[in-house]
Amino acid sequence: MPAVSILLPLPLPEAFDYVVPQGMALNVGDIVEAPLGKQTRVGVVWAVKPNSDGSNLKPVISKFETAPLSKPLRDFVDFAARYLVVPPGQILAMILRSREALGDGPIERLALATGIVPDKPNAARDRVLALAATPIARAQLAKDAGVGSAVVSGLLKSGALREIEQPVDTPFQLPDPERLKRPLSDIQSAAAATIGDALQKGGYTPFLLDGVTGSGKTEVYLEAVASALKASPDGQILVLLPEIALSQAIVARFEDRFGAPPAQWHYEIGQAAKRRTWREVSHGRARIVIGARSALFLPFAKLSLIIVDEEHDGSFKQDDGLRYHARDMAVARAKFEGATIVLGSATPSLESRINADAGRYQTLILPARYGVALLPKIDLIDLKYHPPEREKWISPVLVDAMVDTLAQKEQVLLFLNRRGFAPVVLCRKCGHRMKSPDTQSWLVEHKYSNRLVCHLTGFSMRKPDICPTCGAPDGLVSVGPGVERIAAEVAELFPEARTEIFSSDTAHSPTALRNLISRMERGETDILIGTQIVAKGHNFPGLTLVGVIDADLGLSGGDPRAGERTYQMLSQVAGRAGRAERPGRALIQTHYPDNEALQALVSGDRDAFIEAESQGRAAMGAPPFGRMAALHLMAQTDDGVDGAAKLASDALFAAQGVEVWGPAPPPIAMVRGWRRRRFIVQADRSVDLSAFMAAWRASFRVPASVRVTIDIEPYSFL
DNA sequence: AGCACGCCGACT
DNA sequence: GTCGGCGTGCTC
Repeated sequence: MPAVSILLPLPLPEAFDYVVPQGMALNVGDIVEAPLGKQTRVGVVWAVKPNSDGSNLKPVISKFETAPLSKPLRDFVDFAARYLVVPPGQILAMILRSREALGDGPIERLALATGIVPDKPNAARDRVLALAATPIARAQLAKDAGVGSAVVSGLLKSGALREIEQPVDTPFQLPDPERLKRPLSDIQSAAAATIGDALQKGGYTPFLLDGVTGSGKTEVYLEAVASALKASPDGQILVLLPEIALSQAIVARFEDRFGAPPAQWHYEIGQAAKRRTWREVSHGRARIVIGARSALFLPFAKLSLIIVDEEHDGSFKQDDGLRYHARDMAVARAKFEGATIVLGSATPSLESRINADAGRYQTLILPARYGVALLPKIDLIDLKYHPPEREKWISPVLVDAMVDTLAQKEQVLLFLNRRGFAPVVLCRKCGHRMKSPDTQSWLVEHKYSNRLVCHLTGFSMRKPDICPTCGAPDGLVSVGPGVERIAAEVAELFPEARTEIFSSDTAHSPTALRNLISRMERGETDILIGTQIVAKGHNFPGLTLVGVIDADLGLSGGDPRAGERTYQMLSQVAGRAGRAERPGRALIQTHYPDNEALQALVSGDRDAFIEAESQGRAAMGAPPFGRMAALHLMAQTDDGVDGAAKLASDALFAAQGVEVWGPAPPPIAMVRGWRRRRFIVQADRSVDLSAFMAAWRASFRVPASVRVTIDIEPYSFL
């Protein structure tokens, strides 16, 4: 009797073998049910072993009549498991997330006119039969025709209507590549045509689409998608976006362009919609899918094009559960699928740039269109020479600029990437700092709610009147600025100005966000004080001055991408100022005016920054010039985590081109009672770092109470 | 991931 | 004397 290896969506080390029961034909990729201990689980046939004995194995229970997982997808699962150093079943679990998509799914019964004329025709019956020319639900039919359900039942009985069964999950409308074409610029057309050629030829072809804001990247995406639709009658297209919440506008543009809404995949669409998308994708019937990073794991029947928009965006890196970078995984998947992939960004990541420079990606550049705002004039304010007053944060130079701008009836944006009033509350008598009980991170004071808040866990408490350590009354002082404190300072300086705070605290709901933005757009706000949420994509026509309160946040620490992130954030924020007809200005307060990222901002020379940043990282062997990985340990007690760290440390072995740092407690040393320790591993590009991490992980055993996770190419160093 | 087995504390 | 806590190990 033949046997099969079945991969189960569980963290098991390998696929398990089962015997194929008489009369069941199984192929690689088939989705089946198999017994595991006392339970039955859904799994996927990973290998067929026709010559195996199999008599000592349990039998497969059943086979689902759904589309099998394609070979490129199975290869991708094996690759991702090996690369991310997780059991393959954990990757499969990502793919089988929508279990209800398997099997037959819900069915609804519809009535349809058969053409048989009833014995006693009348007006009511005629109306019903006319409406039932196309299939329609019985209740709906009676309601629409304005008759009781008895009329419908009668017609069904007489044979004038018949019942048909249809899956509730209706197919997605087919997109029409010829609908609503818009004229493109020559450069846009050329870029789209280059991508179109690659699609026509087929095979893995990666592109980096480097286009500044306003250069019309989306039009190029749309034409590339149109090319993909035309190049292959069954090819599917995946569009990955970083923040789906911000992208309903993009979904609408796809619908306009192709006359059909694309399939969507993200956590907000709900179970039923997910089931429908999963099923339609697996049968190859959903042609265009727009989704967040996890859409990468959808079971496409034939994927011909992947677009990763805003490829530099950090939210593509998932940091809980399975740790993966959706952009990097998308490139890998495109390789296995033999698909074209377009990584698009106004500020491409250094990773992608280096890949492009090395010839691994083909670069397409979209320059700014005529009349579209360029970066405003940017100047630094050296806080050493122009310090604010004591307990104040806005330099006199910035205050003067604000006065001028407000006098012109124009708007000001002050940027500070810190929520709340003050980032630290400490006792001036004993030095005690108010810390979060879970994370030991500082509690941030929020004046409006008069509470101390942990920004990591959401823990909050009333601000105590006396110091909890020494009991000194009035000893607690607020140190450092948050947006609320800047707002207070602005209110003192400009009592007449209409001022608003834009942070996740004030834009807590979509409506609140919408209102805030439209007040700013209509010029009903004079001074907007915002955290990084202002950096994303809003255009305010009356905004001509951007002030950055503290450019130095995030310029230190062990994060190799800190400089790049700061540069990107500041250039995005600065880019909010000014339009073509009204030039804008950005003033950046800093203690480090010589910093290369800041200098590059001032000179407007993006390439100079890239060059300096590349050299710096190359010298350090940091990504993308070297490889990096982290090994995290978590336990409920200090002894537990330190003991595990010792075990891991003792098991370490020397390897050519590999350096290991640690164990050390990360900046957030405790999360909800879990003590954390971390090793950082740096390796030459030539090293198979995944293999090293897997070998290391296999060489020590820790108690089950300790959690060990491996992060390949970590992005977060908290 | 579930689920059972197993060895130590407070209950009818 | 049991019921049940969750630490450890196994599932083809």
